[in-house]
Amino acid sequence: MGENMVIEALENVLKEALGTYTLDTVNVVKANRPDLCDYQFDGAFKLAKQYKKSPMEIAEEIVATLRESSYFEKVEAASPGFINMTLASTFINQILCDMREKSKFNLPKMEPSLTYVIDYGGPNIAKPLHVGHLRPAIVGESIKRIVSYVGHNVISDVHFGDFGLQIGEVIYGMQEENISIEDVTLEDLNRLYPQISKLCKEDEKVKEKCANITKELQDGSLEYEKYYQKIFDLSKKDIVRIYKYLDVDFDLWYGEMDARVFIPLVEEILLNKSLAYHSEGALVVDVYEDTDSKEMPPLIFKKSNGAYLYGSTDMATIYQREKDFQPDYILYVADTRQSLHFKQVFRASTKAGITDAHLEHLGFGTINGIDGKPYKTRNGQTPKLDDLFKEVEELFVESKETNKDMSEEDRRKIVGSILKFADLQNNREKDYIFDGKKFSDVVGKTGPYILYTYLRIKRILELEKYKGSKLGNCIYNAYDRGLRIQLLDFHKTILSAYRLRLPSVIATYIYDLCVSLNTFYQNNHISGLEDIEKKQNWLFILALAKDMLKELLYLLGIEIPSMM
RNA sequence: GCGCUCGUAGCUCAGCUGGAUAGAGUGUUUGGCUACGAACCAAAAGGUCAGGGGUUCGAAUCCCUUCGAGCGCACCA
Repeated sequence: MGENMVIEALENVLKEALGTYTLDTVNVVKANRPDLCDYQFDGAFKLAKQYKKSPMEIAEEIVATLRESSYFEKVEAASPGFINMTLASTFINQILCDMREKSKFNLPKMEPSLTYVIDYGGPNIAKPLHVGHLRPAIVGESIKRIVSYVGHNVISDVHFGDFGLQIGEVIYGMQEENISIEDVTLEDLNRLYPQISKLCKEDEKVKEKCANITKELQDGSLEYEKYYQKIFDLSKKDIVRIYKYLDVDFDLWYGEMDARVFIPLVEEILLNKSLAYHSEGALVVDVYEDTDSKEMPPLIFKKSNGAYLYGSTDMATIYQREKDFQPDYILYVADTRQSLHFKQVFRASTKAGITDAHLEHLGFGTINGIDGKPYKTRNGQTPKLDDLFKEVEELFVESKETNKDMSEEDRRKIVGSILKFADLQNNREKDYIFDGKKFSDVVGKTGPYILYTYLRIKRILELEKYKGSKLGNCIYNAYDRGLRIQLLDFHKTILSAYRLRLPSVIATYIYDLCVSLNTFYQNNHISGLEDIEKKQNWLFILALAKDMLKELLYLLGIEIPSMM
């Protein structure tokens, strides 16, 4: 069999079976009535219109041909025109064998291999990581792993927010309070930023001072550069530590400042191509297109005081990435609220011709409190990630007597699994309610459930000292069959998660797979089996499932503890 | 005002390009450990998919409309 995937194989055999009928796309899907069959094909409805026959009649004709295929145990036409396919055991087992033998479970290779730059929507160095940074880190890390897994070359960049007004505000605060560069601490930074930021909104003069400091820093003031460097070092150290806790890593730890030198180059291109012009004292780029149904404000490239902005560094960064990597895609994992900004930057960059990469903004929703408003603690602060980790860990330790004996490392991994699985099972683009309870659950659809399932399967294989075997042609009961059918969905899941850039697709699959595994586990007892062949076959399936689960967890960025 | 996103079980959410009887978790009620880990499994109950109209053989999904929520719209990021 030439196909890697079930769906592909079924679609090919269906294309054959269509005979004289033609259909632009032959689409086989997993049955939504598992009580009736494994896979279904609904093309007869479309053909009915085209050929002016009843769907049932057409379905019957196709089914007649399909019956010749060895893939099926049963194929039938069901009123009013569905084609229901039940796979033959030999076919299922053949695919499972291929999955076990080939690398990446025989996932089709993505051709050609492309270069992706992934930007996780970097943290602002003027403030500590808070719960708002959890999503881009978790989602970005997972997307990075998925894109890489299907065979692309991926470069990830943390892209610190270190260039804008926030730095000027912190420096202003340090000066006002006479805090020296030598003595400044992380706590000072964490306090100063919100404090001065608030002040700026109340007092125009303070805002102007901060803006001027920012401008001078951008222009290369050596004095402010020293401040900047200290602020950057302090923050980076802390940010790295927290990402490490989450097992989130980057190839590049660049910031906006690293793109600074390219801003004049981009500006020159914009001016040479007459794309930028002065408006109300600022240098702006029109990004309006005729097809726009709404007003599209221009991108502001340079402020009237001469300072540059988010959009300028973003364009400069695109320039830099083009120069360094010639990417085919640049993905930005950032809040959906920035969608207008990215649209402006993407259009301006394309017009300027500084890149020919596909630019995608992968938006994610806001984390809200139970009241539906952006999450805050009682005293009005956004909770820090450190505190969240600590809280979740305490709740986990309390949830079971023996948990306090676990190693620090295992506890960290489990806390990570709780946070990541809770986040990744949601659709990335939607806002979601941050409920403390949600992040303390260890039963039900949670990270610990997945890990528990994995560890229990692993334990059987260890106890049985399973070293590998051939897979026979039998499927022994419904629980067994359910599990095998579930395993077949691996490829479709990965490719769909990749195409949609949605880790939630994988999270859903992992959960379904674990449910199948637990059902199997609960109903089929292996250790006492006298039928050696049956035992070996089941161990084969469990070993395949275990390895697959491990790979899938990796794609979500979830680490596996030694025990729990 | 203009635009974007959304409204699915008491609560938190899945539901990919339209398909058959709407899916989980949690909560509620109940059954299962002298067998590989009960952080598990099994069962019951719970819905006018915000309301209305339309397209279609078929709509939670596509179109229109009303109501409701969130967000964004020139020198913050």
